[in-house]
Amino acid sequence: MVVMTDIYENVMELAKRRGFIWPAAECYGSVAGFVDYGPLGAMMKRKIENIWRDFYVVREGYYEIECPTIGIEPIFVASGHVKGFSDIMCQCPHCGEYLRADHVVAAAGGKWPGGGSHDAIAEVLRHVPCTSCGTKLGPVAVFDFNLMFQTSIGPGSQRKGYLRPETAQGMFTDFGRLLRFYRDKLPFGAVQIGKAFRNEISPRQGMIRLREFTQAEAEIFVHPGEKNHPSFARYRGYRVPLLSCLHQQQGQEPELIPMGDAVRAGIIASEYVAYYIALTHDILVTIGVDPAKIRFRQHMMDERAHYAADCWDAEFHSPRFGWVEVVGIADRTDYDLKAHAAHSGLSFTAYIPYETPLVVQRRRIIPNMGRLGPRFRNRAKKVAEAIEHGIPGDQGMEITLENELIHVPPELYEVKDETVEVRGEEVVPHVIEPSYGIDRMIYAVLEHSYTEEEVEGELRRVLRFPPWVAPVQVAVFPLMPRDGLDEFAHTLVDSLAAENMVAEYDDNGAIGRRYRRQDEVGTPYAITIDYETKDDGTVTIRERDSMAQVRVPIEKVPEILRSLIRGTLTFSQLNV
RNA sequence: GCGCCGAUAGUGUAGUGGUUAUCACUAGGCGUUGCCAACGCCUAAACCCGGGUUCGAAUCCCGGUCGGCGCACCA
Repeated sequence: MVVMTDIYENVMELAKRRGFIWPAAECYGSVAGFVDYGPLGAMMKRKIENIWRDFYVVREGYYEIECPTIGIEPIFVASGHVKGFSDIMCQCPHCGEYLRADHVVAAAGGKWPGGGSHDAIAEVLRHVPCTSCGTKLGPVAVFDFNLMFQTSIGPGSQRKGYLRPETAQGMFTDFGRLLRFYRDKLPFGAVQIGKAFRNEISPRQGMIRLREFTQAEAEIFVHPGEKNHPSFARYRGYRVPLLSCLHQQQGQEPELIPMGDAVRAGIIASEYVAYYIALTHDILVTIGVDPAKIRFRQHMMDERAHYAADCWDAEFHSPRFGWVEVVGIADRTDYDLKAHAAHSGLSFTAYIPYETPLVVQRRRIIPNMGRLGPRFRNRAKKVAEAIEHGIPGDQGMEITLENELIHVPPELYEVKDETVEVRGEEVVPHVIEPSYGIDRMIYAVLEHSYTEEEVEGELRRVLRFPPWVAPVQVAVFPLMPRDGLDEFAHTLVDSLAAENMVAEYDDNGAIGRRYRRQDEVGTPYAITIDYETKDDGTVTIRERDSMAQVRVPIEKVPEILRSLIRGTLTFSQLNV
């Protein structure tokens, strides 16, 4: 094994050179936080997204929706992003450093005028020192910095819009429609894969922190009292490296725990959260993230959003960046739906019928408006409301209205005792949210797939992608570009393409060089047409990882490759 | 965003205030080659952008952009 000096640089150099990832708009000098996916990168991204769809849409049955990337202001006022995503900042007039105003005040031991005006904040700031250069700030400009990109909709800036900072809000705002689509039954889920945007102050670390990135998010709406997943059995015994709050407090290493045990021991809050932790692990391993470099870290209470009942991050390990978050799995409770209900004035509830209707004795007090009106005039309505909630006695009832005690005689209302059947209740569902950063997943796969080894004194670089992730599935080489071998090769490429496989023809240079070119972009199999093909119609299939070869009849190649790429056949099985 | 450092073919690099900017790999073409970056010949390909100093700037200076590191930021 060759020593890899800096895997990040080697991987990114390869990714750039071979058409996976490019800096965006390079001819104009690029902008930090934006990348282009080149031909192979875009292909690979689609494959990873489709694997994600296989898990969430095909298997879980959570349909995919697609909402605009521009959202109007009320959405993000309700979601809290307009407030919570913005920081009040100031710039030190002495050293030019941009500072978070609240941090500066806190560092000086001052009192933060939370909710105060910018002027009030500036007044506090002028007496405290800069956290960067230590000079007393003096008069300083205070401004909001919002991580959301802002735009205006229509001419004349009539309506403020934001580029969505997450795809999740679409599933929340569509809740009512989705509920009807799923025929008013909990649980149900909806997913979305799409772009999200955050105007990071200083994005670095290549693909790890982007200003425009792709998210895959699922929102699963469940009954607040029923957080057992109907298919939990699938993952009950599935073991995942968990780093709980307790593990972190005690400085322990992650521990492989079966999901069933983790829920029973209370490490994970519910079966739902555990189920998606396991499913996430399943997805990450399927796309080619090294299972030895994955862990699930529970958010500590102080880093958790106040409404989150539980929250776990899937992290992968990179020698360059350490542990990097790729997926967040949270029980967001009813926070989002309640917020949208409050701001929109609509109801975000599901009606849950009881198995057996409840028979309830109910006493209703009906004010007699015909008598209340003339007696209380403009206060009649308020008196009526108070009566409805009052306690009637033999001599009428006492109510308090604007600090005034009022006696209401019994003839002003009627008391009705009735028996009612309550058939169900309106509940605000809780939301289980697994949220994936597709770009980070792609980086993890690139880095974990990348290997360098020495073969006969030469450096061999291989991207050991799983066959179902590789952008090119198979390469076809005529041993010599003549004698009809090239004809055989072209025909084979066509029949592979007819089977929906991306097959690349190459007759340029020595055969070994061609194998190496494909190794470098992770093509799992290569077919070579040689002179034996002309005699007996067989070709060789060469496996990327072992470099071993097996001879098979040419007409069986498409079928064999299909099985190899699906994973229903292994290369070693071909030997027998 | 601040500070320090850097930027030369697709990649990795050498080098200089003054002729045609070095080398290797890669890539393309031709020949050769009967399965793992072989060989020969040929070809293509670069001084990050803008301004300044200068007779002359890719080289020196200033600003910007991008990248690295440290700080700050990172729902």
